[in-house]
Amino acid sequence: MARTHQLGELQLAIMRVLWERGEATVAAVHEGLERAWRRAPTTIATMLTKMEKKGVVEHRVDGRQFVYRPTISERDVRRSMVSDLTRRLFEGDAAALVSHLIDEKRIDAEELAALRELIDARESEAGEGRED
Amino acid sequence: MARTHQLGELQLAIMRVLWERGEATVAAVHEGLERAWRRAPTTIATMLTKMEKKGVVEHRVDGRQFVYRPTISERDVRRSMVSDLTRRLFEGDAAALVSHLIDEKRIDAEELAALRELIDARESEAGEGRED
DNA sequence: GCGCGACAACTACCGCGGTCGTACTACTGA
DNA sequence: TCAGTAGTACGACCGCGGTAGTTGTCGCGC
Repeated sequence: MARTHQLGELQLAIMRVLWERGEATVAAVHEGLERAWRRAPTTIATMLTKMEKKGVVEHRVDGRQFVYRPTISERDVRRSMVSDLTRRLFEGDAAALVSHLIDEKRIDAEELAALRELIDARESEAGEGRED
Repeated sequence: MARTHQLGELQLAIMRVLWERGEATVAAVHEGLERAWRRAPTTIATMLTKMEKKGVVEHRVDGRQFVYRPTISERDVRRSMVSDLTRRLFEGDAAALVSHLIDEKRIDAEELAALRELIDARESEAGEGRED
């Protein structure tokens, strides 16, 4: 299995349905997609096949239907894709990415405060039990 | 001109050379790429042609050579690509992306401190001259 | 004046995300 | 039994990033 999971937009939309529901048939995925993402049902089926070959979903058979479920978590995908972007745009420097976000004012005052608390928490925690 | 600029890895490598030098011939770009990115010179030429069609570079003619220069800044690209990723993975919530990064421990203690200063600076600045 | 080298242009491919139409198949209800 | 239907399998195609070989052309040095 590939260590890194880069997914396209439709693939992500499909994964979101799967993460939400745990598992779903092709029809259920199709139904579960927001209107904006509705495609021909065969498109969804094709994507799921491709995604299974890629290893990000798997299926079991239930009567005549395939029931798909994700093999990777949303967190896995975020990790992969964020770290890929960080590598590509910031030479792997995650702090530079954060600094970019703050500079770009994509984060409002309230969120800033919440983030500082997150930093505080992380810092104090770093003082004691170091793992990993 | 497209509002958003998604670039592939080779394209980014080429842009980096261009940003560094201001402008460069195909040969110079090829020469300027790190060993890991060295491809056939025609590959670079092809990419530059495609990139020009896309509007991220333009060229002038100098004798028999084309001299390319970027039409967008590294910051533009970062903005586009980061906000695209934020939209795709975090429903556009930039703070959620930062929180993800902190959670994933991709940021060490020293960087954390630096970030808190950035937050402080941004917060105090937000108090007065609000623009945008 | 002519050939050669430097360049750009053009053409061709591969893989992959995305998008479907069509073919096939197996169940099901009349 | 047989047609209709529900559902997957398969193949086609587009656009784009990436990769490069081949062709055409222009100018320079001999």
